[in-house]
Amino acid sequence: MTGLSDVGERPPRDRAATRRRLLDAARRLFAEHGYDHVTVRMIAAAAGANVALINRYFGSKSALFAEVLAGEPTVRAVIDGDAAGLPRRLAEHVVRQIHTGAESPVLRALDRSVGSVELKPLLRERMENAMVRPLAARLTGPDARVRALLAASVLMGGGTLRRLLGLDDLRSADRELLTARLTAVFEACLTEAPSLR
Amino acid sequence: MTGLSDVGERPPRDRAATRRRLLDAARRLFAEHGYDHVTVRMIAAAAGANVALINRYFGSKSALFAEVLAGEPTVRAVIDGDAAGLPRRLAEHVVRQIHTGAESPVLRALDRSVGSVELKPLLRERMENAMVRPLAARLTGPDARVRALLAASVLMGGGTLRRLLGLDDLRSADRELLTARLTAVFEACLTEAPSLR
DNA sequence: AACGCTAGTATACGCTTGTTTACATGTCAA
DNA sequence: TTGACATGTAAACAAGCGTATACTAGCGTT
Repeated sequence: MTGLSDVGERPPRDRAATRRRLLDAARRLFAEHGYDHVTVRMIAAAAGANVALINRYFGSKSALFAEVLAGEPTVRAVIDGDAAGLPRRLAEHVVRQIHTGAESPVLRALDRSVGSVELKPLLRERMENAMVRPLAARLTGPDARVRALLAASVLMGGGTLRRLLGLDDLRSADRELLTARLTAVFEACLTEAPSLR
Repeated sequence: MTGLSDVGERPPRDRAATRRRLLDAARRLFAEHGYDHVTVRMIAAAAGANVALINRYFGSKSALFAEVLAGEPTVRAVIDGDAAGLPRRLAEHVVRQIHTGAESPVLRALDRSVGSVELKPLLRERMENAMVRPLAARLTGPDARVRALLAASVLMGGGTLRRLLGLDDLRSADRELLTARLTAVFEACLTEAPSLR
């Protein structure tokens, strides 16, 4: 057992490459299982590297997680753009994730790692800066932050539930209908003046 | 150090009472920190009981969690009732939780415990039986299950995000307006035929 | 008063965790 | 070729985990 498992030919003794492999393995594993259920030994094995190198190259497990987090794309691209099409874009984003299974690893890691005390400030800051604040910035009218929080809730909640129950049901649903429904949901979240009832 | 911490006078050698204290402590701790971050020693300390009693009375940590789960009230009371008022009732339910802070421990435990492999079937079954299925049963028309899943997502997502970001923003929001907005959200989730756009 | 049963205790077991240490090995300049 | 340094390895570390075991102490029955 040399420690190689996933990886084929690789140039020996390449610091940068090894670091990258560790980072990639960490990203994948954190996304799938969450922070707590991934051990440094799992990461090392998946990267075909030695456990000690994680601490050598990243300092600690949580520092590695932080670097994974920092490297992940945000939903900024979806949020930016004309405010009118925002609900529709958010809906399409969710539907796309459902169908491709390419849900953002950072989101998947997020809701599986909320319990960790050491990670909470990190995750909090990330959610705030990458989702809530930019979303609120695009909204006019009162309660912009509340509405942004609502929309962010929907974005988060889908992940948790989908992973718990499986996404087969949602996948098999009519795609255009689902997008329309989600658009309505996000509109209800974000609209300036909901009709009181 | 006698092991008492939280608990005042208690009748000595009372099996039923000790069991109940352990169950209560477990419910509170699981709800606050999630399954993984609660140790049996924490539970025992909070209950003013000995660690070994957990295994004696419940068999194992996960069996204790299962019993906590089984004892928790579900959202059935909110779901049951006339179908027309369902979105409004769900919205009021969420707003009530925000304002009282009395969010269901089971929900709080849920999204903090999704990562645990041993718990997944348990949680999955719970979500399915206590939320998705009864919700879908109240809906008419096609895609009932998809719509129920959507509503359940919103219910789940709020918890995760709220805990991550704090609920002060939502608390300070106008209560009636928030309810109206959430009603619209749930209507968008549950309505039979969303307008295509 | 002595027994037996049971609630409760103290402690140890085996294992896993993140991290650190001591060492081996490959690479390159001198 | 040799020495220095960077890279990777194996093993050990201390701490924490869930669980099991051997024990003590209280209570009711006889």
